[in-house]
Amino acid sequence: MARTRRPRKSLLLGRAESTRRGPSPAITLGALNSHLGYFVRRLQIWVFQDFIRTLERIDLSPAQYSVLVVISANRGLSQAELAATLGVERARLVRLLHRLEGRRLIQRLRSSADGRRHALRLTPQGQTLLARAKTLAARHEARLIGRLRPERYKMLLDAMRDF
Amino acid sequence: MARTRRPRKSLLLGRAESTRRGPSPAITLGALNSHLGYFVRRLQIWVFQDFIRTLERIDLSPAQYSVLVVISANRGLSQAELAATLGVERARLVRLLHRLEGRRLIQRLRSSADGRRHALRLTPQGQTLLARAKTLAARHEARLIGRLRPERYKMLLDAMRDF
DNA sequence: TATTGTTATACTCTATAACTATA
DNA sequence: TATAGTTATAGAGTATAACAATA
Repeated sequence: MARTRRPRKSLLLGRAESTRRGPSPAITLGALNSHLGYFVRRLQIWVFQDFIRTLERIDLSPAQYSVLVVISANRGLSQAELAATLGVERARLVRLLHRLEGRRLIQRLRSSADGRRHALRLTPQGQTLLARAKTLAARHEARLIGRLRPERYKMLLDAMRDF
Repeated sequence: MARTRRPRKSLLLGRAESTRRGPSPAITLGALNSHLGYFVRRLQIWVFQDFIRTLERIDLSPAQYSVLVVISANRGLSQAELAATLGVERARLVRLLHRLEGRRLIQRLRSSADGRRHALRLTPQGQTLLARAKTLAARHEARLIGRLRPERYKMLLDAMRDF
């Protein structure tokens, strides 16, 4: 089992110059330096790389983690609600949930009130794995705080959260 | 021509609750709320959506824009250097550059000093299109400043840039 | 008719391996 | 042998359309 998942390495918009080795010709990012999106993307890739590696040992992707978290916090919600909350296509959720169900982490129960809906919930194994994932995720978050410096971390979190 | 490119809509980690319509069952994001990565991703998607729409009218993706920008700022650089700077695989650059070359926006010149390398540069058409793209990009950036509020925009940019 | 879950298709992006031609 | 550019493949993510069952 334990599907081989590999961390993402690339940035759509560009990468930190520090990655270039040696003195070399010193390539510049040009106009990319005046795009907030470039830096947001860079930070996002960096954070996700660490998060992917963090959850790798329990064979969970960030997407799977977020699915478990939202199901756990909203026991019995439907696939359409989950899709809307996570911003993924209903169609994509199908395979995602299928795999989690195959690993006995979640259950899909036909709703008695509305025969079209599946009520989603974690199995006991799912709850156990999510608890483990949250412990790992907390360590990841602590790592971020250390690397970004606590003041900057807090500033970024406050600014983005309240946006 | 004008390939149909569609804006990305989904968020790996989740979406703003505000997206949910009506009072409804009020689904919560649970533990996602304590992850900086979740908010960074959310902001990144939001910024990129606007950027993608911005460049759509000149049939340019963010990746293509960043390629043109870096070539423009580093005339004559090699594909390997470009790949390292942008953090994309050398392999992926091939097709990307092939398309830009097909549209006569860039040129690949065999290096006389080292027969293995291709020296990259913009064609006059490429320079013209990039100039147009930069104008559009500046409007996009102005939109971000307005939506995020100038103080927050500056704070975020400073914090991420100097990280 | 509209919605839920599902299947299918097409395209993008990522990771990797292997090939060629040069060095 | 190492590097630059290339080709090919496999997997994940995204956008879309269409279908059956249910409302």
